[in-house]
Amino acid sequence: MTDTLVTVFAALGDETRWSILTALGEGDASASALAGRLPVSRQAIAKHLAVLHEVGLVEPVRAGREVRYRVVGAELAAVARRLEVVGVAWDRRLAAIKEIAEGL
Amino acid sequence: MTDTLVTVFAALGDETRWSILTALGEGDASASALAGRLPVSRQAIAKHLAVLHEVGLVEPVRAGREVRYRVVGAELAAVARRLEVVGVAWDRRLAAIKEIAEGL
DNA sequence: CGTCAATGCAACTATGGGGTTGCAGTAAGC
DNA sequence: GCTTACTGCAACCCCATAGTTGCATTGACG
Repeated sequence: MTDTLVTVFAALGDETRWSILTALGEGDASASALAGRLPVSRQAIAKHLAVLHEVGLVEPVRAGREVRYRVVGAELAAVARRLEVVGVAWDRRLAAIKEIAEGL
Repeated sequence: MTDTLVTVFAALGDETRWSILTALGEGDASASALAGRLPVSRQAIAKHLAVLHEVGLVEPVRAGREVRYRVVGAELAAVARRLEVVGVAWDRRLAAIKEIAEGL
């Protein structure tokens, strides 16, 4: 269960990839276009896009000779939901311990 | 805004750290105790705990001569909420584009 | 006080991955 | 058809970091 989750987090744990994601958040773009406004080479961006695509955070769309990428917000929301479940479970355990400690 | 978020994801993007977090999810434990049931050395776990502590996912509690760690579910939930906001925003943009494309 | 078990600190290794450059392939447009 | 611009692949560099071992330190407890 958590194996895909970890890879998604690993994908999100990089500044450059967040730059790419937020840039795509303002509109679809190709690797070359992104290379124009980010301080890294096109190939570096292409690698990042491949990583993001593998975890489902981004989707390639062929448009003629260029490949535009679209950000997939639904995937982020899904991850968020799974995260919240885990976090709440941990806090519930803490709350339970607290009650026991207070002799309730 | 996203700078802390990225570091949290970087912290979560590691299998061993997830093992530690899930182990702590079942009950507080010290670095030595965790080293007992995980296939890595105590020092490696200590480093991971330091990382997790820096991003607020875990909290040290001195208990005599040992230091037990408690997982902080609230932090995870907070991250989840921030994530969901971003994801929903991206999807709203997509929905808006779709409406425009459909000439609505 | 002496022993034992736990933590903390430091040096070291090595693998992964972010970044680069270079070149080949491929599709638009004149 | 030729040129141009974008993508794809491959080899390479380098730094961050996950992991190790070794030793010093500190607090419990008989």
